[in-house]
Amino acid sequence: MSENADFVPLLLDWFAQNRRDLPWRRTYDPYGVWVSEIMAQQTQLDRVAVYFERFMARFPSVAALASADETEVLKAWEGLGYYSRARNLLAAARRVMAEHDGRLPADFAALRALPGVGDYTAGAVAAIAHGQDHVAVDANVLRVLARVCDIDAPIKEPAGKAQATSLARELLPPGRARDYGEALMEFGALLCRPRNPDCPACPLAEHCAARRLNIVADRPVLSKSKDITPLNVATGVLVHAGRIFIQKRLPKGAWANLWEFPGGRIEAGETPEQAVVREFAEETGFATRVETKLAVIRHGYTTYRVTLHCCLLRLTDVPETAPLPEPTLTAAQESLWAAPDELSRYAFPAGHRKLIEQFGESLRGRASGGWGPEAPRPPTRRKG
DNA sequence: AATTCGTGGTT
DNA sequence: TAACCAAGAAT
Repeated sequence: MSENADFVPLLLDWFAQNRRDLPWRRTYDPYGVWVSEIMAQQTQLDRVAVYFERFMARFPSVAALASADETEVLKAWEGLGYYSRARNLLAAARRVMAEHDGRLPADFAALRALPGVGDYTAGAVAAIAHGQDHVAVDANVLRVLARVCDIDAPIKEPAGKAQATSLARELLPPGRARDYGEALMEFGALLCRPRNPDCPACPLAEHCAARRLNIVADRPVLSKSKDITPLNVATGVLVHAGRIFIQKRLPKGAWANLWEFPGGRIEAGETPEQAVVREFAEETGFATRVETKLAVIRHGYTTYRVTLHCCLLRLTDVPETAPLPEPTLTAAQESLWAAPDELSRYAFPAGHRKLIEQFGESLRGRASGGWGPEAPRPPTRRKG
């Protein structure tokens, strides 16, 4: 362990030279640090910055956030993923108003008790916002310590995490928790990267056990990866009397409380057109037919790789002048018929948002009744 | 302990 | 391109 004893000053020097200029590093006000840490979970910082600035402009304080509608908070989160983070952040803000007089607590245990705040985030806020001697062990820290200190347990499993966390605490220079925590993470993100770490430029090279043993490629030890299931899904954009049918998803599960176009899995032996008509009937009670196929959108998420077949639907045997019908919802908590321009107000999953962006013009045209059978085609973009 | 929960960038 | 992965938390 002695070879690790004094790499921390070198790490702090490196950070002083390579620290990125990020918006929440301007004042380190606790609310901003908290928001940034929630946004940063499982998300790369460069992608967070834009969302952060927009979020802070709209919800500049705990009080402003606490008094907001969830719909608006989810809209601000649209595209970031893991939407329970946004719902928990709002719930936590309301609890801070009720229980902490509107000021984010500084105490680790009080932070840790807020919804959406785990060990990492509580430590990060305590250290980065308040300068308390706590560690924030994220995936960067796990990787850096696995290499520098040669941790041979699978680093994402409890034993590996425990070793890394213990080391991180031992190495923490008292009074410098903010710089130390940010430095470990920044170092992992910029230099000691997962794939191609820049060992030749590494200021810790002489202290790195993995490098000395020539096993950098074997650290950290990874767990078995899980296979990704391909999934075919059909979704329908139902247009009637100038409006588009959307529904608000249930309050639990994937994309909770976000809006969507109804649809679902394409079963074996089904065409996308058959599936979307069936799903629409199951979820809304509406009898529909496919007018055109709008797009095939591919998007992946952690355990699935989805191919989304998007169809434009019309009500069957209902004249365009008939009033907007009421659905019988089975897979949603609420629904509405939106004017095309209103779709931008609601938070949609990324795949559905892509659909709206690609076909917004076409949908506007169709909704206003001005389109014949040959609607404008999207630019077909095929590689190779 | 193992799953679930998104999305986009990188290699 | 397919696989991997990111300033994790909740269940």
